[in-house]
Amino acid sequence: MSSVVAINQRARSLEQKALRRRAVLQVAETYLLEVGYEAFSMSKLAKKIGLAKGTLYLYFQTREELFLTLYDQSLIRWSQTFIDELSDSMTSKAYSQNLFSTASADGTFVPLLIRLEHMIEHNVAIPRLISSKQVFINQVEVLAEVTSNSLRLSKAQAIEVVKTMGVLLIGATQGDQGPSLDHEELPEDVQNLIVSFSSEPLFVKNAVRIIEGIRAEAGSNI
Amino acid sequence: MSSVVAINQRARSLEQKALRRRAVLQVAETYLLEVGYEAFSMSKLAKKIGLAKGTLYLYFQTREELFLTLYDQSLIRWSQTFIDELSDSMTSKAYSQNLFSTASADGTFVPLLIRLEHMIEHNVAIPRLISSKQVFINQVEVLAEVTSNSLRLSKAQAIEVVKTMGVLLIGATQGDQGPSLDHEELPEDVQNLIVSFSSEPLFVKNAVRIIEGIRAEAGSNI
DNA sequence: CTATATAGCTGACCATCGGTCATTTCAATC
DNA sequence: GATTGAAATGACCGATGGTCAGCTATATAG
Repeated sequence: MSSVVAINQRARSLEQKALRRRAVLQVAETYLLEVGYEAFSMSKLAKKIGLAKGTLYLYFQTREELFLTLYDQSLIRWSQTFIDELSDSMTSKAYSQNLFSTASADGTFVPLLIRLEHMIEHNVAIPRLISSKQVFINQVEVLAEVTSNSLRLSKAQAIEVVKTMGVLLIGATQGDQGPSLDHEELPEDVQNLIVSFSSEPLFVKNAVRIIEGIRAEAGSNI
Repeated sequence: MSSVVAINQRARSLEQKALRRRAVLQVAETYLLEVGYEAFSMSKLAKKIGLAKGTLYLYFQTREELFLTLYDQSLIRWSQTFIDELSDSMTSKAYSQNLFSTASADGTFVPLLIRLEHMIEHNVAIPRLISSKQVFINQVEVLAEVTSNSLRLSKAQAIEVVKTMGVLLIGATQGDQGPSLDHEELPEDVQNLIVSFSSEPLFVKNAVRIIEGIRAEAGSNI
């Protein structure tokens, strides 16, 4: 009656199946970290786990549903670590730096976030998509609560901040997603361009501008 | 000696080859508009043009290089229409609305922009990538010039504005890229979420905050 | 006007992908 | 031990992007 499922044993009970599903996700996340989104293949994932490809599709309807699940997990995980680092009455700069560094530190969160809408959400069944959105709504709520304390903003303002930070994070980290040009010989102007799109300062500077903008918009919220 | 290349004729001169390349791009852009990035197939594009697939690869090294070329074109095209709509001494809101509406109106620009770094730039030869970056640098320069007049900002501030608008555009339009849920039965909270991420106001509000933030940062630019 | 050489063009071919499903096999129950 | 139902399998399918030896149109030479 053990709940452990050895790799060659079948998962029969609901509990064992949940366990196997989690094991798949765990290997998938490691593998994703290794090779990145584009090179991620279901066949290779199956081999890595020691299951047949078809078996993966018993646990996830599509490749994208697997990614969506990893995204939901990573959102919750990042959200928690971010909150843990927050304190009451922070400057908007410290808040933003915190947000950026915790998000970057999670190797799964940002890469999946930036592919969410135009890749992952296509090819996922609508009910699954809805449940993911509800996870998101819930996290916004949780984050807004602490943000409100941390930045001394009204709840409505804090919600606005949280939603906008997501948008900015997607835009600002875009530059980190290009091919590595570290050891390439680049003309000086291109070098300078890359430096000027360095994601951390880009995010922080604009996050501060936005937060202070929201703060300045006093009572009326339009 | 006509420079027209009928579809069953061979392009021999440099001029004819350039013409054929342009013809391929033109059909590709229409096709991209029809089916979107993910469904775009090189085989089907070849059929649409009336060429063999292999021939496409004489004109573009990879699928992504074709997309990069379309992106460069669309950036220049959008940039021009945006500039044409600008006037001296605009409010930051009018400026932002203008930027958003012209960018959205170009069906190619935004979809390629948001896929630039994590899809298109991979699988393109480095020298081609560099030339694309230089097109970008050039457009930033041109845009900064008119932005400086239009928003009454210093040149350095205008450059900052232009670069940041790109980042914000990527983030704000993300929500338009999800699957169409128009005719789906969605719970109220999810409905509200989608409305609250409506891209136009999301962009304009934050663009204004950022522009005013930059304006307020007086002389010192850090 | 014909022969030759060049190079634009072709499409069968390749590896690989995500996804399916008839079949096999294991383990809980009788 | 026999039965049975569901978990697991992997050959198979229709695609994809990309290649390349061979074909053929055409500019030029004789």
